[in-house]
Amino acid sequence: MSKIQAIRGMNDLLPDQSPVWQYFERQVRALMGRYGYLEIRTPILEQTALFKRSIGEVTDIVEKEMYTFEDRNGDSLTLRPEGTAAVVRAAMENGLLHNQTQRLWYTGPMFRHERPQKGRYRQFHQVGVETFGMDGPDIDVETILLSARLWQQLGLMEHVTLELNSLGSNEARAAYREKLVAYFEQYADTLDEDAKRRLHSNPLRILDSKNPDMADVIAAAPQLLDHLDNESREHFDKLKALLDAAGIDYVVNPRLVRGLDYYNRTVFEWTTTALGSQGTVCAGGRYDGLVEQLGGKPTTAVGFAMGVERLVLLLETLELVPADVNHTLDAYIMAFGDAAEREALLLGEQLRSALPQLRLQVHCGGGSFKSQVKKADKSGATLALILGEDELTRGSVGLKYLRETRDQEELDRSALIEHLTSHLSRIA
RNA sequence: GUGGGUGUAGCUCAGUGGUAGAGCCCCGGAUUGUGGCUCCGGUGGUCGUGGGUUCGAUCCCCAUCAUCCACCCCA
Repeated sequence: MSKIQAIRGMNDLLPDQSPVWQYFERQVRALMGRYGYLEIRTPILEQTALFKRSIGEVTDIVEKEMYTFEDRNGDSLTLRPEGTAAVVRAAMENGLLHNQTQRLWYTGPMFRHERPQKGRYRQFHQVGVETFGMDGPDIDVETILLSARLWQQLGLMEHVTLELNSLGSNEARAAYREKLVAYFEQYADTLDEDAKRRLHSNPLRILDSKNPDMADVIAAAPQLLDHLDNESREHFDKLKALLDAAGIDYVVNPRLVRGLDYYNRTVFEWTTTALGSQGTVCAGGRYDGLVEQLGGKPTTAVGFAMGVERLVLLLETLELVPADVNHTLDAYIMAFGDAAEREALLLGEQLRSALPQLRLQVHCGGGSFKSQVKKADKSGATLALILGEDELTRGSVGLKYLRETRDQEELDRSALIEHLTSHLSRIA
């Protein structure tokens, strides 16, 4: 019989990894609270049409990366490949966008059928922020400041770079697009296969090409930033001025284009050179047309998403994970013999009731005294509580200090809680 | 989707055309109820899977799956 294994590109988060993730998630949660952003949770499955309409029919994500299938009713469903579309759908559907502004955040798994590699998986996790109803550059800057504060908290600030661009209005971009296509058509013979394919589907992406043979043609191509409409130009200038005032360094990258169709005006990416080819760690921008495109009233919006796997990987690569994220134990109860094992379980419950902050594990499964001491040591506990036949008859508990040179003690059970309380405050 | 690398013990990896080893981990002992260090012993493998070549394949060939890296794309 063949082994059943996990789906390709979908990973188990194992116990030795979960403390880092929890550390990251704690930081994110606290951060969102400090900026007054509220969490929203949406289903992992949506109607396929939602993503086709929002992300764009001719994007790679929709064309070849979605997990789409029919349910038992014959409806076409899709595992969400990103978070924004679902948040917009949920916000519209529940009236969150009616004459009000929103600052929302979310986290959860996303699904894209790509070839897995470092920092890229078929099930991956994002933390994202979406804001609605605010059209000035101030909210663009706020989301950037929020992400920057996260990097600061995590110690990543000096390892990431903010890249910035403006896509202008849809009209200005359409005009520019025509100009660009016309330009590239002049050099059709120098375009590679990818570029030819994109020439009419997504010509802006050609600017992103790493093909050195096209470098000259691309460098001389008309620039999007030279074709912005006046309002977008002004928006972008104010945005940069605000970032300057806030002391946030950035690089204007005129070739920065998002892979999703719904963006306009501001787009940005936080990138790192420490992760190989998956250098984008957080990306987003403004998407003023999306709500309307999905059937809502015109509502401006700006948001971003970050890749949790990539950030965790970055923290580990740069050795920025605090040593104390591994949640260990304060105490470990050893028990020797049937009667003591029974007592140990009960004592454990008693102590947890009396001392909610106590992290305590009761040994289960028997074993020699020696092996239990070994387990106590490995558990990371600072204190071993010993319940053997001797202690049982005397109504006492043995105390063995595992992390300090201090003689073993025997304590009356009635004095245990008080002793543990002082032990905890001493260790902390 | 394309290209390349790698699949041998729970983990990290040696190895040979005659069906396998180390270190770590785990278990036991030296130390009748006392961990970390040391020493001794032990458990554990359909050598990814399927086919082919061969007297014989873990090793050679093909396929397949998985994994890693890069392209592409993206968070």
